[in-house]
Amino acid sequence: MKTQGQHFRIYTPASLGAAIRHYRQQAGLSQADLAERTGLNRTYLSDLEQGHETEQVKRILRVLKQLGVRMTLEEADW
Amino acid sequence: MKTQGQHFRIYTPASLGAAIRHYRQQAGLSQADLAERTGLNRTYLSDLEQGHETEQVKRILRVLKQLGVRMTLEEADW
DNA sequence: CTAGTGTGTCTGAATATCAGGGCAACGTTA
DNA sequence: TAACGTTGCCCTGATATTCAGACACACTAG
Repeated sequence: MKTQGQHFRIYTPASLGAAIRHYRQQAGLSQADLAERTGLNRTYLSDLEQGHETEQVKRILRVLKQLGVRMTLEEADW
Repeated sequence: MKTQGQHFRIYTPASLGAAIRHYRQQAGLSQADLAERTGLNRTYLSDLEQGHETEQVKRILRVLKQLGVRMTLEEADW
């Protein structure tokens, strides 16, 4: 029944964070909920959603950009 | 003139690495070339392509999986 | 054979990151 | 008002990661 969810193009840590926040809220989860489900720290998720500039993400995105590749996030509906 | 390149679904650090390697080779670049262009260390790229299990990438993929979101890489042809 | 290229891997030092605990601010609800 | 849920943010110690530089191996070209 294809809700045909939107998709996000990821260019920066900030857009990655915004997308994650979107999907988390869409799932009706709090940061604490998601932290528990993933075994991660809530502070980490907070930072992640805010696009807290992490070197690793920036590095990977830099590589992809250099290669002319774009990253996309979309609902999986496996 | 759509070369209609293939796309990659990223589930693990290994699949991310494989995709990056694919695009790098397609671009006709050596690891050293890409390292120079991105300002990164060649060793890092080597590890990245091999899917060297990095906690950070795994964490992010874990979050996305938990949210039912999939990551895709594809040629940008901006 | 020799030189050059591409890649994997090792080391140690320098950085970056994460978890855990806590607190403040805000909005909502009773 | 008080209680609660949610989120941003700070701190600290423990970990994970990245870098530089070097070396070995495989492969190819000359």
